[in-house]
Amino acid sequence: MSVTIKDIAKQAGVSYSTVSKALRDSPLVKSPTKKKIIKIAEELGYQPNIAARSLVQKKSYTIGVIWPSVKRMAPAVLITKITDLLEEHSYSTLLSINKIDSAIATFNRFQIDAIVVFGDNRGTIHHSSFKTKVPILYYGIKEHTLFPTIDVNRRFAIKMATEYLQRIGHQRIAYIGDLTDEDPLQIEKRLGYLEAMNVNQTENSKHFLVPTNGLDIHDGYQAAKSLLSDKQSVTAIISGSYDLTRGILRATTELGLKIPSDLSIISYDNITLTEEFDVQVTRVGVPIPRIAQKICETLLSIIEEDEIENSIILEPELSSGDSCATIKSRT
Amino acid sequence: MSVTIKDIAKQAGVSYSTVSKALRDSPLVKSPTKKKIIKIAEELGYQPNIAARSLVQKKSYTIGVIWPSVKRMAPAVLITKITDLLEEHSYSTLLSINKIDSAIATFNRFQIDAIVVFGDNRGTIHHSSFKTKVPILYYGIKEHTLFPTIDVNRRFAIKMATEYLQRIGHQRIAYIGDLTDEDPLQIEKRLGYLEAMNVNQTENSKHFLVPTNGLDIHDGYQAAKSLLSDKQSVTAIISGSYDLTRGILRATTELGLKIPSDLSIISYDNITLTEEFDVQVTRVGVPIPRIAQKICETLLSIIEEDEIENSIILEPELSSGDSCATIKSRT
DNA sequence: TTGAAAGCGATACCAT
DNA sequence: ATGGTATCGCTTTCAA
Repeated sequence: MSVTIKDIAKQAGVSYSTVSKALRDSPLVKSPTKKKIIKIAEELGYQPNIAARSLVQKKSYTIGVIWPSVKRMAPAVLITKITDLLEEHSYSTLLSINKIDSAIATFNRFQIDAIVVFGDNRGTIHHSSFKTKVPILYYGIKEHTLFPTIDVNRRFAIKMATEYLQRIGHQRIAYIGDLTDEDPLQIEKRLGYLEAMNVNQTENSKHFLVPTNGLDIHDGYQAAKSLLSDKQSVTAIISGSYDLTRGILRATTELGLKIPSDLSIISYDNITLTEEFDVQVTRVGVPIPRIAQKICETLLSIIEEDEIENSIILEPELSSGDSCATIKSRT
Repeated sequence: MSVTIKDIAKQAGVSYSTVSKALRDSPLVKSPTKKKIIKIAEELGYQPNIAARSLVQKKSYTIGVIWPSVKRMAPAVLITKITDLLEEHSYSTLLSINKIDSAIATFNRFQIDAIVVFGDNRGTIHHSSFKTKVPILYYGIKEHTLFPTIDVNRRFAIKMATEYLQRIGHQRIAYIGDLTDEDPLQIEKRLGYLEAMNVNQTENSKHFLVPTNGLDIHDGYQAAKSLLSDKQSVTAIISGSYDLTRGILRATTELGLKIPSDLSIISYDNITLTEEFDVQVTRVGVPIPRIAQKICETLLSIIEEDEIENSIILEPELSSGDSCATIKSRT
């Protein structure tokens, strides 16, 4: 049997309602009393019972994160960040990797205050799944008008990268990425590339869309290998993901290419990982901390029942790095 | 405001204690009454309030899974499986990817019934972290005598694979895997290989320990590429992980090697994924369903306060596949 | 400033 | 077979 406020009250010689107030740092309790109570609570290893609290408050101070597509580890970093931020606002985070329906059911029973869904982006989610009164925030491409969505502007990210390379003199720019039409995320990125290439068309410019079989390191390696052994050499590569970039770099190393003197590289990732490349690669995308920050803010607003925008798009930025050189520095 | 048993009671014209019984399918309620109540509950979209229930029962029917090392997606499949099995026993599962200490703190406040920790296997966990009365089950290499552990016998798995290859005539058998001394899991596997190779030593046999830089597909690809282009060719390869195997197969395809006529392959994985190889690869390890099953059983026993073994080691098995051939079939 | 008491939603025991 | 009621741990009025 664990320690309750009554045990503390007995020890401290006060009523248990005083203990409750003291522990919640209420101004209605005198400082010395408060201190005494907090000390005893610590000694006894008191842990508040969330069940009891949420029963009376009708709030659990907990938000649920649904992440059904664990396969891609991309969001892991983001989720960790979100957890940290919410903790600063004294909210707990619960995670579920179940299907959305069953996850929502579980969360419902725990009287969760709000839910964040990490969109799957392949295949649709049935509207019927979202039978709940708990507010939901969706992270991913907007598919429903039912609840607010946060997403990042992938198309503009890649466009931005392409235009940057053009600005520093590149004309033969390749895009390495998943070119199948299954994943809307990947389609967006490709479109960003094409838009920039078509607008700033010159006689020398040509599209180099290099397809991969997936988004693994090895896919980037193979794509780069085949692209770079081709005679019509490119002067710059835009990579569709962090992992692809890692593969591309392995390929360039193997081929003895120097970055950025032989080849410029920009990597897409709003999913920066701690691991380091050999060179500090120039990246484009929305930084994780900003996404996390926005998600938390929105979440808290939703809980407070403030008005929030129904669709929030975060705009990317180009990070500094040393994997890009102006075309003049080359022959 | 959500629906409570009192609302149902009013609608049905019975007392709310009867509703409670009916909803829990108690034999103390007559069938027609029960049916009526259940029907009304459904119509009203009743969701039981876990907080209230666990408050009185001192049980939450929820188990917490701590998985701090999200980086490796290996356990994802296992966790999903465990979740499913527990659901069959009407237990919910909550997941945390936070550090163990903070995860335990959260779980504690939710009055969770038991915790499973997925061991990190790199670096130690501080004993002090485990300040909790909630029973803990540890999955990974045993480091503590404080709480029960479940693990798989990796060493014997690889030994088994090696001996099998020897039995069907192979002498030049390579092991491709992470050969650094950081990860105890990987060390175990290597030892299994060495044990078998040393015991069944012949004049022709020789160790082929091929190191990789990690456990990604590309690592397997590179290792296989360098091994197989060597003149002292091997007749069989044992792969240290599923992803390595995928890379090895890409390498053999590229080199035009036929499996199993040119080369036999056995892959270690207790982490079988749904994705298919080109060939049906022979695998060794403890099948995921068996691990999940054992973890759930043990968990439920712990909750029932039954006596359980302090250390459970699951023994591997060799799956059938068509990536191995006897050495006689080759020149 | 502190204490007493009501009540959150569900369960379980004791009466009918 | 059904109803009444105490109870779980805590927050929150309302009194003192």
